[in-house]
Amino acid sequence: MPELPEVEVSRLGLVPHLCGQRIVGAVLRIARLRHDLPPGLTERIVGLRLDGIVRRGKYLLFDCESTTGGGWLILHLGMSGSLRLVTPDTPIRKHDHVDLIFERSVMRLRDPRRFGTLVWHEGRDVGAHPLIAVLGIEPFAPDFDGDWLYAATRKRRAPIKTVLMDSHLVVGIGNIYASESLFLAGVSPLRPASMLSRQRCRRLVSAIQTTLEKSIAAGGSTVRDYVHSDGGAGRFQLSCSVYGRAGEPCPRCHAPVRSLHLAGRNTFYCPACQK
DNA sequence: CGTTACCCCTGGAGGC
DNA sequence: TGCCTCCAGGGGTAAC
Repeated sequence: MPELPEVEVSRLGLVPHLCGQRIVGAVLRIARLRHDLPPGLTERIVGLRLDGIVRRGKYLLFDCESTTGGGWLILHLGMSGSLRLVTPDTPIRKHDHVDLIFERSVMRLRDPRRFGTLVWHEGRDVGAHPLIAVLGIEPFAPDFDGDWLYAATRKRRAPIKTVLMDSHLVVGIGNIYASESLFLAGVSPLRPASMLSRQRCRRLVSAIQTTLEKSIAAGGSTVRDYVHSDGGAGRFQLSCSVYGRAGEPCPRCHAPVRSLHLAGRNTFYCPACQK
């Protein structure tokens, strides 16, 4: 379900409701998601105050007094994870795996496919955690511009779409936004990354940032609903140009949108507009 | 080193 | 109605 915008929208929805509160309990209903849930996690985090929530790529990092003897909860929603704010008497549904109980709120993690992650990092430097240390540049980082992408792709012969989705290079661009950004930039997903000109790299970075910003803004307008509902509101794919639209007319030139598989992932593009 | 196939897991959609 | 196959917004690993 979540790409960077959904994760960011979740973060924006959680921050005003949770930050500043102390953790008073936790319920772990299964032993592991992608990784083992930390043994003894509840005992470790009870009493700690949530000082902030940071997004890094598609990870949410919960700052639990990390600068004064605490640490970080590292959360990834995988393909099917979602977070909701509930009350203590909200019925548990299937796949509701974890509750983090705060003084005045309960944050509930649901993840049917269990590709998500919840681990603990002791101490202040969460960037040193192996899951975080390997991550690439943030798409909104000041350094992430056309020149950066150009330099980073000179030896990459794989299709640009596959390269954009490599989180060791740049984080947060999932399968939907890769297709959407390439469409906006007029770049074929099949083009070998090393064959992009500097000019095209500039256009592509702008398109990535525009696409992500727009979708965060779209979700952001319904932040409260997003985190308080089943996650149905504020979903970006309502306004996709090409993703999921194989056979439909391209919104720019009306040629049929085509789909193909790249590195095992469904890819949508307009053969007429994207070169 | 870069790249791809495959795997983790459940549920929904569509064919028969 | 039921059973089957395929597909899904992520990412790690093994193997080429």
